[in-house]
Amino acid sequence: MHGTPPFSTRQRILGAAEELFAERGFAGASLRQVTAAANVNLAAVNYHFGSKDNLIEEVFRRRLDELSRRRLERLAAIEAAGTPTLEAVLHAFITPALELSLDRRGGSVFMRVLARAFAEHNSNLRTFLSDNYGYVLKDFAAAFARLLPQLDKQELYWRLDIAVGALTYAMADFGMIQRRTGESEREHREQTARHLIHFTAAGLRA
Amino acid sequence: MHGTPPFSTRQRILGAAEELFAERGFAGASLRQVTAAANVNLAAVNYHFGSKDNLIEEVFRRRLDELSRRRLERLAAIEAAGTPTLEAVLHAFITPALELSLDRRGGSVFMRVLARAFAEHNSNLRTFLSDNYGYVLKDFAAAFARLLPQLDKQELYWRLDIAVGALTYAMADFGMIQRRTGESEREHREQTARHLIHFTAAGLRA
DNA sequence: ATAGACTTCAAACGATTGTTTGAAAATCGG
DNA sequence: CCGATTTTCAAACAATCGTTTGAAGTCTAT
Repeated sequence: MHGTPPFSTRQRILGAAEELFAERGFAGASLRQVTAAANVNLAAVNYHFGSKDNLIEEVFRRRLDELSRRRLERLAAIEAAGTPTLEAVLHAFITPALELSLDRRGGSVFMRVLARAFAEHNSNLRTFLSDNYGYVLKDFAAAFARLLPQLDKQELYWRLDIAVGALTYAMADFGMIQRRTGESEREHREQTARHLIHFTAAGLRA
Repeated sequence: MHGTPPFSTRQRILGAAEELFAERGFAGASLRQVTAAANVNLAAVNYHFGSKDNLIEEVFRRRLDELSRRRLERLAAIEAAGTPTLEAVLHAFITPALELSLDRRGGSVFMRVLARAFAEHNSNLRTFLSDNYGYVLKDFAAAFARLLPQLDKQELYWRLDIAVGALTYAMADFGMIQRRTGESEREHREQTARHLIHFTAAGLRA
């Protein structure tokens, strides 16, 4: 009667969890809500992921592996091309996130989930992210250091910290600015990226 | 035997709720954890506040009423003094939050709670904040508009949106920068404010 | 001192939480 | 086709959730 669903149980759980975590938070979204949205049995979460905490980590892993790869690819391309600018490096960092949020196969809300991870003071989650994806920020920090040699280490870290905040907040769509009527999702995201790069580059250079 | 506690049941609930909401989120902190930390009976929350949702709103109201008042006071003082600068207006916005987070009578974690409110896509909470405290942002936006006449409305709103993100993120201490050993909490907060003003002013002017 | 209002308390309410169980169903390799 | 493995399922687990109850305690004002 019914054909095989286009996505595996695992994938559907991850997709539903991502959306509900973005909307209601990690504690706010229950496994029953997740499995209902994914159209799978409640026990499937513990069968495939072991626990809710593991599911949360897997939601991050699924997106961040590729996101990190793409960011570093673009960064390497810029460095290889010769003359990197602040704007180009920021572009390398932001564009993969922008593409992810436009991906039709889901991912449009993942940046919101990521921003929630910052809001959670949860140290387990933070060390998980830092241990597994900290090297990306490290590489970008090195690139910025080369472009801003007049700043000492302390000063650079302060500015990067603030820049990450601005990027996180804006990419998660936490702000008050709404998509204008008649403006496509893509256009809106590109506007966000454009303003973000302009603002952040000025702040880093100041 | 025991003396009267220095704070009323109401105040102790608000204080404990503030800390636990900052640490675990609104859904993550239970009323049993809150009342245990406040050393009051479980039923006291519903007696004094009616419901958990009302408690959450009251946690905001307690701080935001005074925070908003102080921000607008400082803004008015700057405008009255004659020649406002971008840095001065940012200072007027940030300093009251800085003072709040240094207040010995609690409040040191309220900015984290406030940042959580942004992460919550919860529309009830957002309309509550917008309805009750939106006029503060409106007044500041007008001040910025006067200082940045070369920017059209669209462009200004984009930049203010990004600026609010940077401020929210940094004042909530979401970043990776930790207080240095030997540095007092006050010194750390003042450093944060100083870098924040410098960065944001440049981004707004860019 | 006593009536009346306000506050606190232990206990319980039904609902929901993450997780586990063991059997049914589906899938796969030979 | 069959035995073995993997996956799904309904049901139940103890624990915790926000909220309500009615009695006990505390306070104030006459």
